[in-house]
Amino acid sequence: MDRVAGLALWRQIADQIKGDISKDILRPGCKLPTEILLAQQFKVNRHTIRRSIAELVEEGLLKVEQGRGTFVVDYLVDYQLGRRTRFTETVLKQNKNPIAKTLSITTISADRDIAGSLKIDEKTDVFCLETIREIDNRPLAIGSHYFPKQRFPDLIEVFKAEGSISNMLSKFGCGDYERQTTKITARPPTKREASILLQARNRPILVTESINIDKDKQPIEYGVARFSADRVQLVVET
Amino acid sequence: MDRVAGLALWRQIADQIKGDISKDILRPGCKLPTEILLAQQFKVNRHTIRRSIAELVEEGLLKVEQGRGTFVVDYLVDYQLGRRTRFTETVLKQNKNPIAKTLSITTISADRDIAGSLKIDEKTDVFCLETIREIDNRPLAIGSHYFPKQRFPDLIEVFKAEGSISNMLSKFGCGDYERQTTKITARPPTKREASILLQARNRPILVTESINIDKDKQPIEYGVARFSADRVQLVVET
DNA sequence: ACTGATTTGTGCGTATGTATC
DNA sequence: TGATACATACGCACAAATCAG
Repeated sequence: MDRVAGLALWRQIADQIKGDISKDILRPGCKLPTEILLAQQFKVNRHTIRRSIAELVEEGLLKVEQGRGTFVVDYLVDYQLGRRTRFTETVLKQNKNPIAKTLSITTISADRDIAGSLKIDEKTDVFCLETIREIDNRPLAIGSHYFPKQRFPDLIEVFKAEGSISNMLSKFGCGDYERQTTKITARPPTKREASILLQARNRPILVTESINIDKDKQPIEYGVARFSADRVQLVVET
Repeated sequence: MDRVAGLALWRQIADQIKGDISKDILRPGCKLPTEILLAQQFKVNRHTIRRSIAELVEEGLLKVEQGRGTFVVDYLVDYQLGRRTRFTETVLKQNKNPIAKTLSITTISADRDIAGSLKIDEKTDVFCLETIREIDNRPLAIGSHYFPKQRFPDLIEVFKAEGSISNMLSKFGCGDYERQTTKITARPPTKREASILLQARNRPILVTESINIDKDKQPIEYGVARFSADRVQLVVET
């Protein structure tokens, strides 16, 4: 740090932290060292560090949580909930790069929740598609998508050929499916969920249960999505 | 317990627990004794207790959390989010008894969030109304409601006279206010929030930020509500 | 980050009553 | 009557998750 130039110390420090963030040395969501540690590293008083942090908070690059620490702000994605809810479209509009990975495709027997949502009999077969949705290479959500086997008997092949749920449903003539309802709750993540989402066990996840219907109002998909609550904000426009 | 009749032991035990729940001896949200304790009390094997609990979980009366315990399912209120979002109406429809208590009424200077949402200048005065919403005498949510002072100069008097936000807004000629947007996130509660909502620190809260507009599309209220995530489910019908 | 105590989850083996063929 | 299958109940041991310190 240069203690003579016309540039305030705190501003130089702020610029350096800002540089570390843009150079990805400090990644979104990372915890900064404590103010006391930073003060030692930069050989300045803690108040000087606090002035730098205050500046970057004001700029929206850092966030401070009393008793926990100072963090690089994580990607906050607005996830729009509406009739036409499409992950990829929503994310692209925010100039971010969405990716959906497939974890598994299985056939299971419908439990009460699934059967009730899809309006089929309990214990009939449904396909379960597990996906991970990522934005700029950071996991955002885990999705479980249930489809009635009776209606989509060759779903697995079509999905593998098409590569995405939207495209697959188009092939089945349901390109114009709509979101009927979304139920939203929050809870702590399981160990598996936390490890997939790369998040702490004590940070909550947002859970949405949704039903998608075709143009004849028939339910074609029941989906449960588990979002990292620190990285997403659900938005309802009414 | 009668060990001779044609009725299985586990079923008799399940019925007794069910009775305790309906007689309010076991209240919603309460933790049951551990399986081992119940086994001792009923003088049966732990497996027998487990069979009873499994039955009541199936019936939706209990929920089990590994490592934590078995609980009487708590009130799960569906909170509908739409153009006309009104707490009292929503709750009455579900045959429950809503109460709104006022914690405080203060005047503060608008920060960036508040000013941006209400489309007023930063640092102009706003009224802040803090409320607690209860259902059947259990706290459900803490609300912070911000109103521009310029538009509602005598808000405090009118609110005290009317007793509710809806009625107050009616007096101001805004009875037909509508919900424009709702943003939903989740996070752990602060100590204060946990104590007001009577919930554990490690259970998350749902946070909604909403903007209400009058018939001329002017924002008249910016509200932040913090719901106990274990007791509410937000529902979006599209 | 680790520890020990608590609590539920799971699997094994055994025994007995009850219904059916 | 006997054979078989199934539901019920008990005992023990360990795995996995939670929680407080």
